[in-house]
Amino acid sequence: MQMKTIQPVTVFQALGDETRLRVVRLMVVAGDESCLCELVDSLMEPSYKLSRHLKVLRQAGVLVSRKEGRWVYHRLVSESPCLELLYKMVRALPDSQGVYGTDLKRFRERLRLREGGRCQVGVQSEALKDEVV
Amino acid sequence: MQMKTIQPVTVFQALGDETRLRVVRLMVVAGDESCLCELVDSLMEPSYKLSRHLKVLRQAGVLVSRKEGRWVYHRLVSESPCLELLYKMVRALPDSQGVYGTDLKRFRERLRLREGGRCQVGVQSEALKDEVV
DNA sequence: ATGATACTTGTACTATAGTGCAATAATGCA
DNA sequence: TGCATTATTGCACTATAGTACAAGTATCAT
Repeated sequence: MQMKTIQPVTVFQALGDETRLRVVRLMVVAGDESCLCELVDSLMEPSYKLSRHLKVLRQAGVLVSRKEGRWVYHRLVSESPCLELLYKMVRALPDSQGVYGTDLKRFRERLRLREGGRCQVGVQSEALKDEVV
Repeated sequence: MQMKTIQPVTVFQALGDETRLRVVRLMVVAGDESCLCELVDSLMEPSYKLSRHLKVLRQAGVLVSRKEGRWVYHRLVSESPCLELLYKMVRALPDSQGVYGTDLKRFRERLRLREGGRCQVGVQSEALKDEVV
């Protein structure tokens, strides 16, 4: 599932979306892996949307995903000098609207719900729970 | 014409195109400014196409343009720590297809046509000259 | 087995980006 | 002034990306 060589254009395209950049920034700064529901609660975006964006990041080789039970944990790929430089740049990006800061704050709070370092719950934000009525 | 704050997403979008990345890579590695016709001869792409791509890079705040007679010289913006990190990453990108290398080679040859450090001629590649018949 | 939970994806829709041709500035030279 | 040269842009066309809803898959608990 790993890419042989990174495709520079694809990587930049992957970062060229507000939602995806929020994900990458969050993971760069937090330095932790995350499952989908934690990202949903951190970014306050619907799961189907984030799931698609995570797929784009994965296909670009920026992210790898690991399934553990019902949860899928995502983390940044850190085996490439180029990507490391990219993350360094992402970490240095200004947070003019405070969005990245808010995402991080919510993420850190959400991490407190883990038990034994593992996520045990689903989406907490009422408005974003899949209303399977 | 300078941007107050850089818009991260816009910058990544600007780099997320093959042609524009070739331009940026060329300028990062060559470390020189360039006019449109020099870029046309280096990348072997039509001038109207490159002109549009240069505009995108300019609007993203990655590039500034300076008019001098009939020529317009373009150079990378280097007043931002973020952009410097980005250039460092671009410089480290693999050149798997050898495209960047070929662009650079042609660019260096093209620079020899300058006199007094200034471009004095237009597009040299016959196939790309605007056929104003 | 049944149902709940965590996540993914088929489909349809809309908006935007990239391209090529042709026309249009803008500048300098004879 | 007229014309060649350097560069930009209006327009039409096509392809692709992002979104939302709803349906689907995979896993676990009871």
